[in-house]
Amino acid sequence: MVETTDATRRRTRLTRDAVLRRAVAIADEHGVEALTMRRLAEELGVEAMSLYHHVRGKDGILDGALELVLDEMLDAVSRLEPPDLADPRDWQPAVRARILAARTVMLRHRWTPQVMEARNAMTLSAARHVDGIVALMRAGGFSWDLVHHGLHALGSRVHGFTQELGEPEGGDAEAEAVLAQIAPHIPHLVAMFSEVAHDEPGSTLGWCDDQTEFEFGLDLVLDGLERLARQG
Amino acid sequence: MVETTDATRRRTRLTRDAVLRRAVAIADEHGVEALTMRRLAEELGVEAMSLYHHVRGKDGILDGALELVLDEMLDAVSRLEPPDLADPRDWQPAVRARILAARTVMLRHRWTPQVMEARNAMTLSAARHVDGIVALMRAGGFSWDLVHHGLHALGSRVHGFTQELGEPEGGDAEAEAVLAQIAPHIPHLVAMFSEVAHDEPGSTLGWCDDQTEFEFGLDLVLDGLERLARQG
DNA sequence: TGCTTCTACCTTACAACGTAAGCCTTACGT
DNA sequence: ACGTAAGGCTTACGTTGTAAGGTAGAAGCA
Repeated sequence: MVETTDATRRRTRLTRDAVLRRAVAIADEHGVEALTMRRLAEELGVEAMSLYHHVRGKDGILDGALELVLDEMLDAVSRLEPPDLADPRDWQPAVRARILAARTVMLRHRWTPQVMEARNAMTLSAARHVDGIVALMRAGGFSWDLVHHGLHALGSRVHGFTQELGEPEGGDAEAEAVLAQIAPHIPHLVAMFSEVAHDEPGSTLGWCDDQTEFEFGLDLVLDGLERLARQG
Repeated sequence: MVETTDATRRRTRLTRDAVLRRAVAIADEHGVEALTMRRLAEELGVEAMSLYHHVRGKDGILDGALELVLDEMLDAVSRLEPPDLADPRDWQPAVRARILAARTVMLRHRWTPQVMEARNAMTLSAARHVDGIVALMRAGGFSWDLVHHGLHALGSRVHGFTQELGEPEGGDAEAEAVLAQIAPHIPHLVAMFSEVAHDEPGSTLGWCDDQTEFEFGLDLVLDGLERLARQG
């Protein structure tokens, strides 16, 4: 019993940052519902209650994990080369680039929309990200009022996502049966499906390209704002 | 002990519909996190496990409650007087009216966004609602492709909501302290706040009118779609 | 009629969750 | 050297969803 030192000092000390990083990793890989105190502790080689020395509780972990993602977003956005803004219209591609950069981060952490809705966190990084967009809008000649409305119009798009319609997703057999059941009641949707589908190579259903659709909606909003900014 | 008949037959038989209605009521009044099997059962004067004879489980209750709300939405939309659509541009006010009608329903059940995101349900009523919007877009001269992109651009707005930014909400003292902390890092946002705020009568923070902002964003998207439809 | 089967309730029990309370060891300041 | 605090562990509790099985009465059938 002399080697206690070696046996007890089993790993490096736990830190708030390590806890949150692991939390993000778990949510990324197994979904946010798999993120439990016990599992998180276990993956860190520790008991659940030990986490409470570094974090306010489950809510604190959710907030902290979200904060990490938002930091990552701000970081990705900050790496973009600064726009020159010679023309007032240059605000638009600049904002577009920032939002798409934020989106690439969000795509690595698909649980963020869900969590952001449940707890509405106000983070420094998130605020700074929005602040940068506000600055660009101002440089584009927006009135403060238009900036304000514009932010609301963008909504969650500033963070790289939009509430997706629950369109049929995977080739679930049961879901397809349900669709067949209700198809008679939604003739226009069915027409759209059959019309747009056969342009694509793939299957009947998984034909919505998220990125394309996101950019389409984003540009629609940005174009509308640009028009309003120009006409005063 | 002869009056067993009267004492045992304590209420009308339980039904799936009654269960779901009560579920909606609880979520409306106390938030979706207060909706537990035991509480729901208790309010129905019954034991928790009895609910399983009428409903697939907690998930089934969530889905069912959501379905009830979506039915209500379709109902509200259907009550609108049908548009005449003399001019192709008439699609726009018609779609606008439908979406705002859906929104009034959603405002009575504020938990729906959260639940719709967690479980992405595909409901007949939801599909029919969207189907009606598709029909109007077609009447407005939309190509199928534009209809499709347009639906994605509208996103959750078709159901009367948008992912809200976590802007500072109630006059929470702690939140205000946090804001003061980070204010130096977000000069443009602070400027916007101070600029737009003093037009309003109320406090410094609660100055975003949800309905106004929702309609602004909605019209931005609709105007953009209208322009695209006209130019082919 | 009597027997069976089904339905809609109840009872009990369990595993998993977040977390309150408290103990034990280690490290460090004085 | 000793107090003290940090950071780990153990135990335990209340709440959650739900699996398993019991039971009384209605319904079907002989």
